[in-house]
Amino acid sequence: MDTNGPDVPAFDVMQADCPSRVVLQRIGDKWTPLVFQALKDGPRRFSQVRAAVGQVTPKVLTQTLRTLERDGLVGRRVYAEVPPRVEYSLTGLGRTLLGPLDAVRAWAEANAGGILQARDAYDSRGTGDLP
Amino acid sequence: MDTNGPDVPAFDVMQADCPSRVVLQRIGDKWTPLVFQALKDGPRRFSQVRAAVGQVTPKVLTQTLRTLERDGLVGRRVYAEVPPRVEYSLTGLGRTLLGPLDAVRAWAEANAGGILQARDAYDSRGTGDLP
DNA sequence: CAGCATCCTTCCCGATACTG
DNA sequence: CAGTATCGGGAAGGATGCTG
Repeated sequence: MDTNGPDVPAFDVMQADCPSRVVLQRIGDKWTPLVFQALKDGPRRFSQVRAAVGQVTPKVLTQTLRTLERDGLVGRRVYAEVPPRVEYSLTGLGRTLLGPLDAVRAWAEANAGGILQARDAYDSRGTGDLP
Repeated sequence: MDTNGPDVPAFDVMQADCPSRVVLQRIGDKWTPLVFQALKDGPRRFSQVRAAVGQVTPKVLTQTLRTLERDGLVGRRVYAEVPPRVEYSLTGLGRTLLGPLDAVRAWAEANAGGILQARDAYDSRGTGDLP
């Protein structure tokens, strides 16, 4: 029998219009991976996230968090206090992305040096040694 | 003794100017992950890569491949033939990125549906149920 | 504190046409 | 076949100022 029905579309990144590509877009977003790092140990307030990821403007950080919230990766909790407090946290879905994300992060940190060297080598080819 | 000297900078993605961030940029590039998929089974010609990744213009594909070549992730081999033949392949460094990349790809394909659902839920909140 | 509004710049990417 | 040259649009991201 057919256990996966017609409503399990079998996403394929190689297909131009495949929704799975949005994930790559997210990861490529300038601040998304940093936000995940900031939230990986539990809920954090807006300002805490901001402090953790560096000098991102409030506008852009809000955009980033809203997008992640819409995608179901980040939860947003507002406390009716004054001064206002808003906490962000990874959802269950969001936490499952931590693994792949960390693999990429680890690779990046381990191999950034190699990339830099490759660039130097590439850029020095064809520079200066021809009359 | 100190096996890793002071010239192993211990890259950290959380640092604003850290070179490891370029890796995230690459993955976020529209065509880079697709190029990796196209090259994962061995060398491919320019036209083969182009056919595999979909409708990318020659200019953009060249840009992408040049960047990857400069970063030491992709090799480029020109054969002195007519008509000309150029083959691209992953370097050793490039192949080590296949793992992390595939983790992300697998997650994306597995969870694109969940993201789509989350979006529907998010977008339908606050639409239609208020007078 | 946690945003929103507005303006502006930069960069990615695509369409089209041409070449060794 | 495998590119290069040129033009242009649109989206991401940043600067600044204001608000519940």
